[in-house]
Amino acid sequence: MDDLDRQILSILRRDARTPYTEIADRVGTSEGTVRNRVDRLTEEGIIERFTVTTQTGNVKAMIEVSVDMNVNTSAVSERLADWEEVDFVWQVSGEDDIVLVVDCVDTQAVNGLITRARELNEVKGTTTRLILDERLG
Amino acid sequence: MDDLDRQILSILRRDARTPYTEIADRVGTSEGTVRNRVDRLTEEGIIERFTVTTQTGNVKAMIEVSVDMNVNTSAVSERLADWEEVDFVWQVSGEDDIVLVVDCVDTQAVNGLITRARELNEVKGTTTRLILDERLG
DNA sequence: TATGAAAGACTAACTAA
DNA sequence: TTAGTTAGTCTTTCATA
Repeated sequence: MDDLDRQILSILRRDARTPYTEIADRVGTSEGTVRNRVDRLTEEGIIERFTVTTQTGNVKAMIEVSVDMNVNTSAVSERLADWEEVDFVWQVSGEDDIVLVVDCVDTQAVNGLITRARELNEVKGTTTRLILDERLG
Repeated sequence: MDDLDRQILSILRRDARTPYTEIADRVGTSEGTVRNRVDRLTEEGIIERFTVTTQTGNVKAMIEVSVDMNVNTSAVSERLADWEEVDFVWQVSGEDDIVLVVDCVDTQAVNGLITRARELNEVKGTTTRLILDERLG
């Protein structure tokens, strides 16, 4: 991870469709170098995924899920990540154990997810915050 | 936004580099239709951005920032979004007003961000949670 | 929806450090 | 041995009908 990698990543974060040739021009190297480095960054897992950020619905929310002690948090996370409408599942330090970031068509759909989460045996409770505005870094 | 749109988005979310021809095959339509729809979704703002998710450092964290009443939260958010290492800035409902999602090389760098946030006049306080594990939906 | 032209990405052979 | 370059080829995208 050197400065060239960081420059490439910063361009890809803004627009992952930027052609290698254009990235190469902007950072002052060749197309092949950019490609090799993107490949390497992907293999190393520094680039996790090429994706799209969406606003499919009108409501995004953070759902904080607290789980019982002695529960396999990773297993629960994995199941939650499979749910439609879930963008991220984070295991976090602090009071609650899991944070879901979701993107739903409406508040009712958010509510559906919360209900589903609460129905899991491992889940003690949830706290939800609506994301009123999002800015990408 | 119909079911075909949703299928296309779900493929792009997993891998935004999937060729239109392959998407077309998988959803049972033509390349041109996929292209037109992706264009439309992008114009409508449903696709916000083609991007990469990264793990540039070892530490991701959620920094919850509470701001003073009577503060222009949007203006603060905008400034925070410009900081290096910041992936998302959310204005949220609930107790704290802004949530930063950051990706840093180490805990010290996280700490640097927290310090910087606390130095802003508008900021009353912060709470930080380390993201110990992330799964993409 | 089909087709050809243009743009972009990939392969592989080569060079330099 | 590793990183970078380049030319040629193949794939994808895009515009047009």
